Amino acid sequence: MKKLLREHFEKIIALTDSEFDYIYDHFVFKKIIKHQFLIQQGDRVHNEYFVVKGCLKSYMIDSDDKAHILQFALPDWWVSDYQALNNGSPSTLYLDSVDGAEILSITMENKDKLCAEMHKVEHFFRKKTNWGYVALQQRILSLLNSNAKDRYEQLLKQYPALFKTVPKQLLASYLGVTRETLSRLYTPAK
Amino acid sequence: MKKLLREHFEKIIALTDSEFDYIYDHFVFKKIIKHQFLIQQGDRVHNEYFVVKGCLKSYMIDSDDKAHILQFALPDWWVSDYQALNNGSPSTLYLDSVDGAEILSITMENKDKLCAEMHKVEHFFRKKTNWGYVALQQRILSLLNSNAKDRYEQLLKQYPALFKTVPKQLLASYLGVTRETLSRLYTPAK
DNA sequence: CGCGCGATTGAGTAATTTCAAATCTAGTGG
DNA sequence: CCACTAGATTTGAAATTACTCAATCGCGCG
Repeated sequence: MKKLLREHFEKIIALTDSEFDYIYDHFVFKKIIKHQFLIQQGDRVHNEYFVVKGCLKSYMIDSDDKAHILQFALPDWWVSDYQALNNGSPSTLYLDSVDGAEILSITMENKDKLCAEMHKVEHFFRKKTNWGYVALQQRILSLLNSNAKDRYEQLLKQYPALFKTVPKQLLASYLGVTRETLSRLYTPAK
Repeated sequence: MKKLLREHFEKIIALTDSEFDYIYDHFVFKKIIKHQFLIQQGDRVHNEYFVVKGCLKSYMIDSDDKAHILQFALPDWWVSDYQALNNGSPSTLYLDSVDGAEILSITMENKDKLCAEMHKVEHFFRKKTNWGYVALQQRILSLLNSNAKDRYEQLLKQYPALFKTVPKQLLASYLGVTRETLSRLYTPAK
């Protein structure tokens, strides 16, 4: 998993062995099993997670006990409750794995420390967040513009890996429709 | 407007007069009138915009000629087509003002240059984008979780300034409903 | 074999959209 | 000061879409 993280950084910045080792020492490796929470609503959040293997999901539970999935995180993706992380407020989200996962965890303090010590690490995270920002904008546009069927097709085209791992009812919750509606989409049969 | 920009930076990083002057020299001031485009679909995008006065809107036009508003930008906000800006692809968005505006414009090259030259400027933009990322996540959750009425109330509570400036049909387009539906929301009268 | 989970189907209900028309409002020129 | 206009908002009624709730189906695993 060290290799995966290094390649991830080196897509944006170049690192010597010792630089990367230094960075890597700020992470903690962790395996989690299905249904094990990394974050629960109400928690204080101190960590950000880099997915090495498996698939995580972050979601909220609304007042009707329905889940709404904010994000799936496949290998190579970062995930946390950034709202809670940034301003120290209690989390409004849950974060767990779809089916077991391996992750590298870094505390906010360590991330800020690395960014302060190494300009290029700060550059890396700026670029990274920038891309994440664009991805979220795309998702908002697809929620505003497309119907559920188109959103579903876009999603599968963009992340075919999700199709293999993730039950359709979770995809429905990500797309903003009920599982029944999603089920009816691809059997128009009229 | 120099003051506004400086205060904006100094919420996150401290700057000497000469440092700020240097930064400021990389911006270009511009007034735009109603219906004047900063970006049109198909354009190559080279600039990011900081709003000094007025209100901008970025939006897409779908295949049925309906507009979907991605973002309103009030004073103190940054806006562009970040997707087009980041990967040099033609813009899919339009960016113009709701009713005339004053802006400070910076090219991507100059922004990257400032970030490379001054670590703290890079830090500033990392933090800034981070908050933007959180705001977008909140918007996605409200699209998934809340009905149009609640979204409308949240929006007005969070940005009362929009209520004054922006026609309701644009707010409807931002919220993801038709103007008729929005109109009916606050006259339940049943 | 039977359990449990996910997926599907059906029927009735609720919410939103569409299209058309009416109303309101602010600004303009006479 | 008034009439006129363009843009924005509201209203009505029908059509569409998605939701809810309940029941059924399918399949892998112990």
